[in-house]
Amino acid sequence: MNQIKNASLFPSADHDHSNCVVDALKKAEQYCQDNGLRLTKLRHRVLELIWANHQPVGAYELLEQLTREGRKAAPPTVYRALDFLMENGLVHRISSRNAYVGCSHPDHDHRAQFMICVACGQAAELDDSTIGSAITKDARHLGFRIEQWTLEITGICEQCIKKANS
Amino acid sequence: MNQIKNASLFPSADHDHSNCVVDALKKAEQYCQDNGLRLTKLRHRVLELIWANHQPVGAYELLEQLTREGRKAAPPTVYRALDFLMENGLVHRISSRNAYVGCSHPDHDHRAQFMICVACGQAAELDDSTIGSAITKDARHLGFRIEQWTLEITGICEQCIKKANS
DNA sequence: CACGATTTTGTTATAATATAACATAACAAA
DNA sequence: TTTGTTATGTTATATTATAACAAAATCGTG
Repeated sequence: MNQIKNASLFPSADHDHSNCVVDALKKAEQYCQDNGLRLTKLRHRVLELIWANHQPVGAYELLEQLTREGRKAAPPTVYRALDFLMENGLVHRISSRNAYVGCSHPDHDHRAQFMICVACGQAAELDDSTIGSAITKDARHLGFRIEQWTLEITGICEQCIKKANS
Repeated sequence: MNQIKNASLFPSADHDHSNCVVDALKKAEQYCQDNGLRLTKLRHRVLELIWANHQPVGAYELLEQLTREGRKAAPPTVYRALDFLMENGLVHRISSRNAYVGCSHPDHDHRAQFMICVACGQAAELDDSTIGSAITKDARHLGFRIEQWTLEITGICEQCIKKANS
């Protein structure tokens, strides 16, 4: 596993999560500014809500939070924000769970690889170039033109294994 | 890409598909017999319908077909059959499309890797051990205990690229 | 075969996830 | 400020999946 992004790999329960949030939002703002994208209040808030933790969050859960905050929101409100965020690499969809998780390196042209813990629900984003190049090679072999991919690995993370054994 | 299962790699439009079906059903019957599993009429028929082609099929599409055949069927009818088939490795779920596709080597303890053509809708199942071992290695590195994974690569297959260029 | 236990299927209802379609509002550029 | 464009509001509905309980089929055993 080369090039791993340690920041997003199963952060410990006691890590300073406000850092993650601030960081992600700052990067997103910068990225949008640089690319002439409109990170509106709504989109900004949705991104912030997604970054509330490292667990992929469902669209309707986001909707509920927006509503609780007094905003007029309906499913399209959320889905449109999610679409924007996904199109611009700020968020990933975890399709095995119908849920969405923040991406910490939007400008990096990567394809997603996730390990998802079924115990604590946290998702860690990998960036293993071995996997990437194996896939690319296979595709070339088959004459297949890749548009995108998702790799979702589910199981139990180290912390949860330890917790279970103690 | 070692160990590739050529049988299931984007079969050409003119391949003798009845072979695929007969083969898959025979294997499934054998597998169930050997393992004391009940491949009931319903399950058998659902599996057959899934094998009607190499495109992942949705649950409600299956339901519609069962209904058209005069069977009393409701969503649970289909989902239960699908659950059985998936539990026993006879079918894979393509979660990026909420659809289901037949597996041609149920007895082989593999993890799914698919290339899915957005043009023709066909799904090809790979078995690239490089990918598998890279994932396993990453997991070991992180102390992550893998339960299962899915890799879904979408793009355009060779035949569809050719078709588009002609 | 007859019995009870187990598994499978039928049935009704509803939950959870996502999009269509059109109206209004906010914004950007000239 | 007008005009075109993009974003959001709003209502309705489509799509995918499960819960809960009843009836039927199947299986092993006496």
